[in-house]
Amino acid sequence: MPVVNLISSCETCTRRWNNFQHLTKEELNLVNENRYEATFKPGEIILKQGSPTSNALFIATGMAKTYIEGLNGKNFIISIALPGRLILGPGAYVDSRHTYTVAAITTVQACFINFEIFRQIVRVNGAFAEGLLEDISAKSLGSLTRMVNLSQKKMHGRLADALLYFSDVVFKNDEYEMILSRQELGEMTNMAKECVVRILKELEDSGVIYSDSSKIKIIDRGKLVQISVKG
Amino acid sequence: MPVVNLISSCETCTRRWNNFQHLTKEELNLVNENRYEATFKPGEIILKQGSPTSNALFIATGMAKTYIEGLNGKNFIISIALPGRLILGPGAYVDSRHTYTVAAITTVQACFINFEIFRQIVRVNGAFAEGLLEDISAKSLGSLTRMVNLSQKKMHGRLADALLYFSDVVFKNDEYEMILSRQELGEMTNMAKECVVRILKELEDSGVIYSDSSKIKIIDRGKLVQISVKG
DNA sequence: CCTATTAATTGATATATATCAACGGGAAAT
DNA sequence: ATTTCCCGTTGATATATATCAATTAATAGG
Repeated sequence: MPVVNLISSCETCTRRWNNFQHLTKEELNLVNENRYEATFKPGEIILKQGSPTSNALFIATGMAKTYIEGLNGKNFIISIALPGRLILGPGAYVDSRHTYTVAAITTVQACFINFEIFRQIVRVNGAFAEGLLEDISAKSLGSLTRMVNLSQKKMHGRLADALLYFSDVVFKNDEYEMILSRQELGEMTNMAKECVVRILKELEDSGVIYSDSSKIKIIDRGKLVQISVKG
Repeated sequence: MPVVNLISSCETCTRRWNNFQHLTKEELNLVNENRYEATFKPGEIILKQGSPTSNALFIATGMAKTYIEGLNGKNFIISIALPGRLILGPGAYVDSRHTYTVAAITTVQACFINFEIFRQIVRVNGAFAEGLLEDISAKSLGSLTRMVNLSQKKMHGRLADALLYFSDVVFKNDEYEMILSRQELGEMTNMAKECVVRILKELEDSGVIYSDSSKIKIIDRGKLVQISVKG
């Protein structure tokens, strides 16, 4: 069976990375000729931590989780990978290895772009390089902020941060389907799954959110933000 | 009193950033003409978190600590700033603000380089841009690794990590002066200062290190690494 | 050199958080 | 329809770690 590309070309792609706007027509063509698509079912691994960074990844449709496989088989969820965002760990420019694993949560249409081509364009196109620097810097800043938050906030604050992340970044809505299990929510906030359950319940009992197993609704955003900020 | 530059020029500077090797003679001259030096006494702030990133910083001699001023006045020490390394937080390419504060620990001879000039050279010199990408990526990878370690290791492992950092990165020696106070060591490992004291003592009692207030000597490196890895 | 502060240390206690064990429900497989 | 298994949930308990209070050691200013 031939591989069918669902996206006809980068030029017309509506979900392409913003930074591609800095490419010349020739460069964009080069990218387009060195990409391939693949579809992943929920749970399937798209990129594996430690494997060579042969490609940069973009998601055309669907959602994935990115996570570091840490000590004693414990995972640490970094982020939810979304359409339009570059998914490329810092290892690409350090040890040429993927820094984290990316696994599909929903069905995912993925677009892989040859990293050597990508890197070559970075070398010759200053504006594109600067866009990449901005992207990597934003992620790095996010890691630092997150590290401080994880260290200095107590469980309530950390969980509030996660709930706000889903609302503000992932779904851009105060009401959403919680696509992570309680276990995974714990892997994101450094909490045991039982604690996630208990604190979600507390937040519901105090009228801050509505929560059933799969749905979250932020009822009192002000209070949730306050819990997030106060730690 | 005229400002006296202790370093006559970037071209002959023995402690300059490796990545400057990718600059042309003209670019290096441009950098040299847009830098200035200053001397800081122990405790003085060299760069303040939140202030505009008008300059990239290098340290010619001495050591500084870089830290984020977090919640409730609690600091989080990111790293020890050393000669020859670029000191530029990710905020430079995100919100044009310094991400962390840098404060002198010893007397520090600092070299500031105009960030706009720096940025302009990044745009036109691909090899230099790639060097910067590698530098920022290495720091980002370090943050991610550290975040996982802080989250998943217990106090013994975290403190072992810090002791090995000083030995492997800062002093490149198994014996060194501990330039941070117990309080600061806690700000680096996310521990209360009392716990730092207790665990240092435990490590000494079990023959892993020698420690007096100001000196640390790693006696059984194998065991210390094991404590670090086991968490 | 002496005094005022700050840092290090110690023991006792409080708190946050993880772990354990048990149970119920729903989804998927047979 | 029935079984299996994983997830969510709950309560009880264990553990790691922070905080508090008090004392001693070290350091800097006068």
